[in-house]
Amino acid sequence: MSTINLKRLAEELNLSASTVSRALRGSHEISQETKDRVKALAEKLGFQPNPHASSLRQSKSNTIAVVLPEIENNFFSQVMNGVEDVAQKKGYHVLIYLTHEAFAREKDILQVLRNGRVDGIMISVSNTTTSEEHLQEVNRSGLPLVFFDRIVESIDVPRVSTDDTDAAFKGTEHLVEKGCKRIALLSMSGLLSISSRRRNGYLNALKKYGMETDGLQVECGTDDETNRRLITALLQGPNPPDGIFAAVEKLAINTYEVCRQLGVKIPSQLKIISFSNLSVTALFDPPLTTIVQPAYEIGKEAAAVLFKIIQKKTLVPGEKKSVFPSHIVERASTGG
Amino acid sequence: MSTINLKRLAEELNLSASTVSRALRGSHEISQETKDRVKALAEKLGFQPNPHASSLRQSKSNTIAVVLPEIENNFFSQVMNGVEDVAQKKGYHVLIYLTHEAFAREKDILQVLRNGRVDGIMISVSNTTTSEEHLQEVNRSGLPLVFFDRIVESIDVPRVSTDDTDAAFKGTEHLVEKGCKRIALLSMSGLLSISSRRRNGYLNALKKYGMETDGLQVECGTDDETNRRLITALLQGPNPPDGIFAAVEKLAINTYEVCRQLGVKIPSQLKIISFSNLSVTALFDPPLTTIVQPAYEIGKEAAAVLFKIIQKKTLVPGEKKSVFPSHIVERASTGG
DNA sequence: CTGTTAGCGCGTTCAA
DNA sequence: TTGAACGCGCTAACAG
Repeated sequence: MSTINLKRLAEELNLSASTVSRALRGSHEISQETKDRVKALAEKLGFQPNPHASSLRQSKSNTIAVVLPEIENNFFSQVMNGVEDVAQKKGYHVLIYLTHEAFAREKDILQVLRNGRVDGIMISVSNTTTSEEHLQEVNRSGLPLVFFDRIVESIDVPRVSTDDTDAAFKGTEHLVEKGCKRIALLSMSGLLSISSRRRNGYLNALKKYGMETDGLQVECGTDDETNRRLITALLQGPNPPDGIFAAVEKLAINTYEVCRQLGVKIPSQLKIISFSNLSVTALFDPPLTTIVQPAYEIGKEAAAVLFKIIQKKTLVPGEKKSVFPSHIVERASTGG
Repeated sequence: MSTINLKRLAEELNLSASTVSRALRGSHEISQETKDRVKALAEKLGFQPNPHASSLRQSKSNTIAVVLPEIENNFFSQVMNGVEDVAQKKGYHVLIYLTHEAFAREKDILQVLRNGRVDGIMISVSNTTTSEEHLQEVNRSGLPLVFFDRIVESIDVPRVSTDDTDAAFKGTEHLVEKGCKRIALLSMSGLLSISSRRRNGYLNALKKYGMETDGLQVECGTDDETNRRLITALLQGPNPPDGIFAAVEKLAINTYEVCRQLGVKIPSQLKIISFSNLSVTALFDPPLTTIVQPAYEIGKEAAAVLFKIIQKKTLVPGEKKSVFPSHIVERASTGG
């Protein structure tokens, strides 16, 4: 850490610390000449005000926290990218916290953050989160909070998400249009609203086309081995599906693995569509049809909204609840 | 931010602030009874000491910075994962900064970090970094610094990397063993030591087997379109390669795209191996043989070394320069 | 074992 | 236009 501070800078210049402080912050009550002199020396010595002193004095950290389930997932890393871009432009710093989908960890993290370390929090909740008390407490404390992607419906906080119900509907419909008669849903177990929204989209579509769903909804978990067993059972059952709608990328991958093992041909025997932000799905065998979420934009928007709240600007209604459209990238896995 | 502080807590308990502070930090000079009483109330009120005041007083932020070229890359997100795990266990916070491979941004970030905001920095340098002055300055300032993956050889700072030369040698040799006679190298342009180490491994292997390299070394850049043109030219040239060694994942992907477009068959006409930490390369058409770096371990080790330096523990020689082995995952892209 | 005092470095009074 | 004094909240040195 640089041992140079305001006081030393002031001594060098034969000025008081307060004058130097004001000059550096561009105060209008300092003569241009002094400002120039101060800034020149500060630049020369590479002076940077001590952020802790500054934060303490101003009750403002210039830092935000991003709380994520995981980072080894293209969706979340794209979000981080968007967040970091906006933050860097605003001169903000970004703390990253990973919950690894563990409720206890999420609680701990939010607890620790309720002390002025950050000016605001962005969170995508873990899929094992069963209570919202920890989130309510943050909210009650007045610390700006924004949800993205995995939102908690019942908490009145700005949220940035995608049109999951609609996208799932269209994705399922896409399979119908491609001739599927029995479409299965692979989803992650848990209470996430995002899961139920995607399920609803799937159910709505099947209802519209009068198609069956019995025995076609499979709840998966975090363990690949277990998931592959479940999918194997589904495909080897008495009445197997001819189409699969995977609510998350991971499950499409498990499906590909199972199909390869069982010798099930995609798309002739089974068509697959999945939510995924992985661009290399284009190189899969066969290329995977995906529903792509605008992750980078979600990160940017969530950060932008958070900064607006931090700066106490009033949000327009669209910013309290912004919904970005996903889009389908059609590839061979749902081809003729 | 919680409006409750040490002083208020002390008043409630009829104790002095310093006693409360000591009690909360488990000082041995406080009676067990007082400790219990203090901790109970602190817990009840959800008291968290103000981190800025604490950091200011102790000249210690309990925060580290990770500076990365990008996060939308499995290697770096796995590293982040490792770092975050270690940091969370140590009670440290992690700031993330992305350079997007821009030298100017890297300089700015390091400049801003030289003021006590963090207790240490981990960095993987950008591929456009042409000077080391900004890194030397950090190092001279005494702020703990650790390089990972993309290291700067000439700066005497602990580093965590992989056996790139050796891995590239083995990767190239793998192509030779699979029958390739003309092996091309696709690498990223720039001054990164990691690039030259991988190139050296390639060259050593070809030398060992007395194979030609003329016209087979292609320097690529960040633009996919340009890279595909370069690769197309290589494959359509008078004397095309029958094997490709891609120094980074991105270039293997560009190669797959070009091969698909040109109708070049992998592996019969062209075999490919690439550095990559993307597990879904197993689902590529054909599955891609990869050289996998232990990214998570690199992140953990780099963080662990950084914490050791921060705590002024002396490093054993192996920690000043730790080298992790990569391993080849053989798949169909280099198959018979 | 506990309290008093002082100061980390800054930004903001209030005074000149 | 500038300076002196104060306090943000915490912890460490120094009493007792």
